[in-house]
Amino acid sequence: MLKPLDPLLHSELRLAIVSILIGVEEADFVYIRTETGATAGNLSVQIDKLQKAGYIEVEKGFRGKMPRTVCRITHSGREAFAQYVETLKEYLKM
Amino acid sequence: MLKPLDPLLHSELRLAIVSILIGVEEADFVYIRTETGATAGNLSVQIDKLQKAGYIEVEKGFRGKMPRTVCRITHSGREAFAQYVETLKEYLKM
DNA sequence: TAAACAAGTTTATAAAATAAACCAAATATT
DNA sequence: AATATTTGGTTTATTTTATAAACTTGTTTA
Repeated sequence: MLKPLDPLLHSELRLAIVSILIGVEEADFVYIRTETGATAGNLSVQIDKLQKAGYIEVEKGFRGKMPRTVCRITHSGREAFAQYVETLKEYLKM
Repeated sequence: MLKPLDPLLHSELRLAIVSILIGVEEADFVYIRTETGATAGNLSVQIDKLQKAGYIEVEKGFRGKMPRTVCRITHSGREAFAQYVETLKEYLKM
């Protein structure tokens, strides 16, 4: 019997966000937006969900005078991602 | 920029169905149901979607006197699955 | 100084997933 | 022999989720 997939990660945009953050020290809203091609609204919502789940850390500050939202993956997020990949491998027969 | 994931396959239950069918000649409704743990209603709906997309073939007949729904993956379904796996690998950094 | 732009957030809408209710036929129960 | 239960589903309703549209706040630029 296949294990359930973490619903928080099994979402195209949220998975893309985490996937980006896994590879870098940190990334800001604008960068993630251009990398994913998401609308600002959708991205804002999904970042919120990941943060509330404790998968990412979000720091809202300013770069000069413009607002800047920086995201980082957390330890818990990294673990959840690793677990998600393991589970998914069974679905993908890998 | 990450490619979009086939929304038909990027669904836990539909992915599970296709994953099962990839490995076997054919499988019936009851088997898929016990393997996935899905409710009959949900399974019925998702099988329908996969069939309408041409990813699977569905044959409704009888085994003895009881109805029996047999599913098989199609060539197109196999291709879509392979493509989905390739795309997903980029998200999973593999 | 008003128009356009940047970086988001909030709210509304569309689409999905899921569950609940239902159906028809078969088998088991009293 | 009637009735209850189970099997194998489908249909419809509800909930959840994803997405987009509209709005906000402050900033440049014309």
